[in-house]
Amino acid sequence: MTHAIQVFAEYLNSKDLKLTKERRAVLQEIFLHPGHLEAEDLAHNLRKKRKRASRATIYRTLDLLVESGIVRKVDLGHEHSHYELELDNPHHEHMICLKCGKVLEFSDKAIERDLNRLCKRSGFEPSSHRFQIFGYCDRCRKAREQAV
Amino acid sequence: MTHAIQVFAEYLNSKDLKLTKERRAVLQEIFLHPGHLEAEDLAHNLRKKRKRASRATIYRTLDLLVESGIVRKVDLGHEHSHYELELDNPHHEHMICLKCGKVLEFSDKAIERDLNRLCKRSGFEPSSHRFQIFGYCDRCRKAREQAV
DNA sequence: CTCGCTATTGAGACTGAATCTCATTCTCAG
DNA sequence: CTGAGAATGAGATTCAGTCTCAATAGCGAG
Repeated sequence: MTHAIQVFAEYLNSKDLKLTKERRAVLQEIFLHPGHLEAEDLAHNLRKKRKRASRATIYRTLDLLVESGIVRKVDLGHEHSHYELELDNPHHEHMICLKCGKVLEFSDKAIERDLNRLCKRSGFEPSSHRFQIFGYCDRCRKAREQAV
Repeated sequence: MTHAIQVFAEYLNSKDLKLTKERRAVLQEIFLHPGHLEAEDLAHNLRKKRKRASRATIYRTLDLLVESGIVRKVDLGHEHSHYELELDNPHHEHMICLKCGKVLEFSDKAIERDLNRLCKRSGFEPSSHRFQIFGYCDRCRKAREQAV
């Protein structure tokens, strides 16, 4: 957390931007709820603590956090974006449970190798990728099997 | 095309729905522009031919086409959905050029195997997945390299 | 401390994709 | 031909996200 604030402060400074109380509050809130959170939740949580920040500010701050490499924007197949910490959290893919919404993270060297091989074959220069698997987590799968 | 209309008619029939001229026009238009099209383009193309269909009808028809397995809804990283033919077009992944928007399709047995192995390991039962690689296609990559 | 410059904020308007409402129109089996 | 249910289109609505702009805050210079 302290590290993140430092990184953020440095990034802002390098752009002649300021670490305001709103920006600090957003970052703090992200650390309090690790996992995959959405902008609207952030707004709601901050409001509960009397640390209001307008939607505009929250989205603007999230953009800054993404630019500074502290937070990653992820697509979990919903209509809106989710955000997860990027610091000390290497790139990975997601398995998303269609029943309970649980998100499992995974990463795999073999897949990365395949990806590079395929790109090379097509002369495509990859710069980012995302991979999502939708299905049923262990718990929900068992519940379904019992129901049958 | 004839095959697709037949499949669609059968699907509609099984649900006590009708193959109207609007629905037929949408399907026809999809065949005229193979590739990855968006709802708004469809509307625009139909309008040019005096075969107007309201947005509501287009979206409703696309849903029906997806349900009947004729069309597939795909995510190419834009804010809106794209659609591609599913008949005679097996599942595949997409490489999307960030410069020109070109979409390359690929599929790979090895990735599918890895996917299943990873799911098994987590007790996750996969039902669908998607994999997108963003980067630069051959042509745009070369243009970039020259520019440097 | 004051001035002045730039960055910041929040309220609310706006956008774009997609969905919904509902009155009107169409379809087709009987 | 008729009526019930399906289909349609115009426009309202939703929802995430962005933009505008007037008011405010922060800060260095004098």
